[in-house]
Amino acid sequence: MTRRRPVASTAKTGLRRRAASPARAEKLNKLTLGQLDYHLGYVLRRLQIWVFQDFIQTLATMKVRPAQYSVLLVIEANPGRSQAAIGQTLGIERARLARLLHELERRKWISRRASGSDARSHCLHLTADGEKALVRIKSLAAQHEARLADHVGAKRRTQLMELLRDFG
Amino acid sequence: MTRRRPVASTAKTGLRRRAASPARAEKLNKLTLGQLDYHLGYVLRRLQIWVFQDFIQTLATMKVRPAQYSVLLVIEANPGRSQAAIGQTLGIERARLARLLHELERRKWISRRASGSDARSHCLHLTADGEKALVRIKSLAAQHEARLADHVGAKRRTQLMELLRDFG
DNA sequence: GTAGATTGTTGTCAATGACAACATTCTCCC
DNA sequence: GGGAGAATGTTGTCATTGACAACAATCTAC
Repeated sequence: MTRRRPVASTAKTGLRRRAASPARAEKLNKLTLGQLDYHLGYVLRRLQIWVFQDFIQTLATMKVRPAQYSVLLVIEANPGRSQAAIGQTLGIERARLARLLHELERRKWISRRASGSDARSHCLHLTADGEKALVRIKSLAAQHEARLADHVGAKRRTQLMELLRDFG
Repeated sequence: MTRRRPVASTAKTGLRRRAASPARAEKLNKLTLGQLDYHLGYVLRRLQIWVFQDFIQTLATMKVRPAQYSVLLVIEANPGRSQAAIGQTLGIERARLARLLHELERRKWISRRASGSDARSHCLHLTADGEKALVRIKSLAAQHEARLADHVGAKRRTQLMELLRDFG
């Protein structure tokens, strides 16, 4: 459907919106959020989007996504565990984790050894390459975390961590 | 690629994992998050996922998604504004907002009137149906918010709101 | 030893975010 | 008055993500 709309009489009124120079427009168009900023979920999500975007951008050189990073850290902290255990810990669904690990294996950052105790499951480990890569990745992640602290304020960041860490 | 893996000697060791009764398994498989819970982004995201899932489930009867809800609230609080203004306020991209509004219009919850001052843009308003629906929607959203307060604790919820509201 | 659960894999679908292209219209500047 | 360039809304496409179903292999429980 193409746009067909009556021609507006442009000289109708003097209340025309102001000139839209690129910087000016942003300010003039700011609207009220209404009841939205009484919803914790909304403000939570806005910050979370900021965090993810900065994280993705910061780790773009290593081409590591947040989910991949979390998996690498959990494997490092719990070597030899199964996909089911990792997925359960991180809340990542089986199917998605299988594909995610396939990619990490393709990059030779992790290995899947056969488990001696359960022939269905794989034991996950970081490879030497994976450990080396993770050093650089952690360094970038630290840069991101510093930028985040700068964005929200160091004190506020600490308070948020304390409030959020231990109730899941 | 199908699975082909060496047959495991099942009697190899006594260290076999315990029986996996559905409740038991969840506890036994809990792993360490490693350095992950020093990342604000991670704990933030976990809570945000909880919030969204509860929201979506609570508003399933009205078939309203979080983004749709936010748009309805902002239109209510700022009637007659353009799509560009709404999108800018909520951080929703032009293309996505156009399709989202198309759906809300199909349900007769919003109307797009031609703007007298700018023939390119539409003035967005809630319809009578939209306002009626929004009453029910807000009631469900309040239920969700109460459940959220119960989940994180009323005091913690307040503290989080204060920390998150005013720095974007 | 069999019934039912678990593990990992693949396929598919819907929602989302991002980007490009486009017609229409506006603003700016000469 | 008349472009040049920007803004608005629309559509198309692509990649990512989450969710679910089906499947073979294997394990647990009885």
